[in-house]
Amino acid sequence: MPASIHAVAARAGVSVATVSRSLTAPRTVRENTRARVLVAAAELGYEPNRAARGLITGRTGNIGVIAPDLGNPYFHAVLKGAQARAREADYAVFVADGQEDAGEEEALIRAMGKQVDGIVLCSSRLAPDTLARLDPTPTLVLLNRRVPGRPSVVVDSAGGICLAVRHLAELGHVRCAFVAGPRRSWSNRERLRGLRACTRAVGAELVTIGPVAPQFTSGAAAADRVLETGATAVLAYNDLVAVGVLSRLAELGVRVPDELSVVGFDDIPLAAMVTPPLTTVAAPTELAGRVAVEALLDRLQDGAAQRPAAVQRLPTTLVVRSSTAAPALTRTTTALRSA
Amino acid sequence: MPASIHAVAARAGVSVATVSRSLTAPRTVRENTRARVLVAAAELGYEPNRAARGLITGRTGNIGVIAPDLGNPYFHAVLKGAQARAREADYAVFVADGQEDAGEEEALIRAMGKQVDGIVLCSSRLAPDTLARLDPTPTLVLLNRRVPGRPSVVVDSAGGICLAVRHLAELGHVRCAFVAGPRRSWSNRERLRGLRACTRAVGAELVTIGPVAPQFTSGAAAADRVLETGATAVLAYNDLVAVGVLSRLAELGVRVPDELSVVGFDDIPLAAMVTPPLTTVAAPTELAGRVAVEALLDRLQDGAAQRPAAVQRLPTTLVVRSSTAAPALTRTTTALRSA
DNA sequence: ATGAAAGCGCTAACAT
DNA sequence: ATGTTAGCGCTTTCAT
Repeated sequence: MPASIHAVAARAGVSVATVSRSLTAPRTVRENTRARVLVAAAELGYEPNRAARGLITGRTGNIGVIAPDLGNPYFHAVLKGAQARAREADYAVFVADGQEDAGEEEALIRAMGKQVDGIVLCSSRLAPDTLARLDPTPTLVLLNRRVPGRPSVVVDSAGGICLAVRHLAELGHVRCAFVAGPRRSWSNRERLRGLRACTRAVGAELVTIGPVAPQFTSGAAAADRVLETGATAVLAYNDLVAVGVLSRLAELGVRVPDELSVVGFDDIPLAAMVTPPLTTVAAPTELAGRVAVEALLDRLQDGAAQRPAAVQRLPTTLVVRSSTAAPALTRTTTALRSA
Repeated sequence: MPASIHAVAARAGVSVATVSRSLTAPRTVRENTRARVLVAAAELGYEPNRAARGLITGRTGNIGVIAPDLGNPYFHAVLKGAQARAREADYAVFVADGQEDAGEEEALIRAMGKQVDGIVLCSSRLAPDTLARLDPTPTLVLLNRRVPGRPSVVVDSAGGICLAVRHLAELGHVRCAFVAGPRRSWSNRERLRGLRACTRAVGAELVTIGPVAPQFTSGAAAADRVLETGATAVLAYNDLVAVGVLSRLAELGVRVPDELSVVGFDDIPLAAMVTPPLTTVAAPTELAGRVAVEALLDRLQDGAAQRPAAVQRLPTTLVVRSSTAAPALTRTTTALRSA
């Protein structure tokens, strides 16, 4: 039986109201009495009952994180960052798995909504208008998604992929393939946009394949089609797809990077574990989780509803490992011959 | 402003008590009135306020899952399974990250304890006696850990690794290396135990290396030492370590499985993504998460405290992929020569 | 600056 | 079978 506010009040020789104030509005109580209260609370190991507090304040002290698939490694770092930031602010974190399904996701938001003050919605599968007309409570922060009127934090996909294209161009690649992600994915559209602009700028050719599901198996299946394009380098929607490509290429005996350069996106831990280690665009994933929670916390302040919903764009960097190199001479020769 | 129980009562023309009973103890109310209440509730979109309910019942409707490291892939499937089962029972799931630190883990249990009815503690880093003397509330279920008096669910490590040893023996390996995990890990001790018994049974030699941290980099670092042992096959504490070994071997130009067979443990998704795909002992990870929550739910029933704390052992299977094969002729020749 | 008292929304005795 | 009522532990007026 944990100590209640009454026990603390009795021990400190004050009323319960004073105890409450000492904890939630320190300035409204005399330094001296507050100290007495704090001592009593500490001695009793008192912790305010959150349910009781929430009943009055209407706040739960919880936030939720919803991902389309808890099995996706991209999400793990996000969760880690979110969890860390939430804990600093003394918030607890609920997680749930939308199972890649818009209906389930919406149900989850409703169910979870009762028990949290706000939700970080990662790579939502919801349609824009559904997203736009969801209840104002709980407060929503979108990750890697932009919807008018909703605060969100996104990773600079277009800029990141441009870094990769320039890297490839410098190595001498003039024909690149892109294995596209889900058509309805905001991130995918951004990457494609960056890709088009940047390949044009460096004078390289771009051929796209897909869309495919953002998974290992999709990458493996796409590899053959990549080969058919005659591209000397391939960029994948994300690392999972890139690793799938890598795996299939190994099976086919196509050497990476000698015969084909491969670039991923995200820089999940897996990227460094495969052979050859993957060159990839690093998204600050854990930071993204932190920033999203930060934005949520900010949004939870009184009067935040007036302020416009901000969009925060996080920078990406290129991590060059061993899956990219200059195009093979044989390919170059072929190209010259056909010219 | 969501509808309260009073609104529902008014609309259905009954008292709040009847509404409460209709929802929590259907049999105690007449079929007819209950139907009226349910209709009224539905029309108002009424959902009981959990905080208010919890204030009385002393239950939160939440459960917690604590892992040593949210970044460890093993844990993701566990979380997924746990989350799914919890949702079925209308429980919400809190997650937290112990940061591989016993002190942090204990603090987390205390902090989280106030807001959940029970906690699934995954691969706890806590000392046995700390674990044994923790408060009875919240209810704890241990995953991959056994402590007297605490319910737990474990994976059959010893049996699983024995499957792997037999597989290796059948291929003709007579000298195997084991890259051991953390000395204080219960799973590691189990694997070692199974390994000793089983290598003896099949007449193979065993040389152990480590202990090492259960991570990719540790595996990479251990690879050189594995080579020195002259073993023709290596079993790793888990897949992460095995993949590290694989990576370093590729760097060294040692061909797998031709020159060295490699076996992992867990069968995380990564195992199927590397080249060559990893032969590994598959632990039913997602199931483990489900079963742990199941056990927790069971433990939460009234009167469960009387029943003895059960230990559930989940079976493991061997997944043969392409990282194992018969020892190379050259090695065999060497062995014969020295005989 | 502090205390008394009124609830927040709900469940569980206790009545009827 | 249903209604009345007393809190659960806390915050927040409103007094003092």
